[in-house]
Amino acid sequence: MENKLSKPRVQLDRNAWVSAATEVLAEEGIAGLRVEVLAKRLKVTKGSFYWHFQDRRDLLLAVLQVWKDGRIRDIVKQTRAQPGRELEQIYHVIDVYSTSRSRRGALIELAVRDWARRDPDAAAIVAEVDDIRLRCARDLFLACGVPMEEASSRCMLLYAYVFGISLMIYDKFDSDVARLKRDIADLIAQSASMKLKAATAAS
Amino acid sequence: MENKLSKPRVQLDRNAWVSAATEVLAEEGIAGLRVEVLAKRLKVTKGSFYWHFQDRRDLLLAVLQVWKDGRIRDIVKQTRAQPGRELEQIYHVIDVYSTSRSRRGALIELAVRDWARRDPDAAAIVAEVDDIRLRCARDLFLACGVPMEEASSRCMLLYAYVFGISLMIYDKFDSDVARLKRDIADLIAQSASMKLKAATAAS
DNA sequence: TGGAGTGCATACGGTACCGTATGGTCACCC
DNA sequence: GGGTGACCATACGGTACCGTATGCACTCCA
Repeated sequence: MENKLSKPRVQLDRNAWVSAATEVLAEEGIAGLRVEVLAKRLKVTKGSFYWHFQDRRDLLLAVLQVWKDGRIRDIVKQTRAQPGRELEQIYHVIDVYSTSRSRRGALIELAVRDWARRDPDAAAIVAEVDDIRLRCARDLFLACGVPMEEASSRCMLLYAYVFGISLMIYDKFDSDVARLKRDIADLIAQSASMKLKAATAAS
Repeated sequence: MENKLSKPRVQLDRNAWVSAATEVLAEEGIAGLRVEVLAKRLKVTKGSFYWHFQDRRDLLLAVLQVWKDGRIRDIVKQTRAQPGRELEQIYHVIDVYSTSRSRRGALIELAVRDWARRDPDAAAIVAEVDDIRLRCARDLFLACGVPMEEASSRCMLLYAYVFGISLMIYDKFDSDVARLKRDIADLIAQSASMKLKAATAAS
């Protein structure tokens, strides 16, 4: 039984590496995620790293896996609405991604997607996450009474917007960013097919 | 003179280096844009590079400048509409960015924006380009009779969408991507404030 | 108490870069 | 035809990595 106790300790160490790696990924991007840099940050040498991981790629795949699992967990949590409150939930999803509150999450998101442009493994993970996200968000629109095709369009627009806005630098453009984002959320969420519901929820 | 055939001596200038650098930037990102890699691609050694440029950063700033100038030229060209055809022009702008036709331009766009996340000089260029783009696009909406604040929201949504969509991997989600993109363009472009115009232009 | 395994340090060879120093090779022009 | 400058090759020192080999301390248990 002692053997069983010492085993989760190894797992925790791997997790510590993956956590630190995710942090570096957010700050420096995939290209800045180097073994020796990471080791220095954790105040060990790479001798430790190569004990826990076969090579750099082993770590990268672990980072991808953890990211994927976390995203999927978040998606189901954020798109599970109480019946009748689906529209509120749509606004909540937009808000969670597009506000600066989750700056760190957005940075990781961008880093992973940049990574996916040149790595098939990362691309496969992103494809999986995107598919789940889109389907969950579409279900929310469908529950609001929006027709299938429009629901598809709106949820696609939703996610393209939240990712795209984090790529832009628009400080000089408009002084009232809060109003801007609120209005954009309305454009994405409010369909003619659910005008009544929208009117009540927006006030 | 006997050398003329065997040695088609082509001399490189700064522009040749900047063009090749932009190509590498699109393919490999800013981190993959190395001096020696570039030299190998141009079939010279870095001795040539350091004759034309002071250092790597000198090249990078030149790439940024050329990119900025090209973008601004494109913006004014794409947002200059004949009076009364502004709505068509809005659809054209959406189309130019979001279709796979200009895949190369989108890749450069993403690479520059990824670069801008960690480099203040790149960030300043992106901020400048974004500001011009947003103002030009907003003018199009204003010319369509859309009120100021709604015009701001819609043009911001427009660009966030076109950049964001190029980050996503959505093959599995919907079989009719063409219809999807058309519907999304309608969501972005069509305001209640210009329903009449929209109805005539959409058909 | 002495093996056995765990977790990390140290040292090493190899690669891919950066930037400099220096030399060579043309073209061109008095 | 010798000088001058543009353009590029070669060679070098230095840094930052990767992955491997090996040693060292520490724990756990027979």
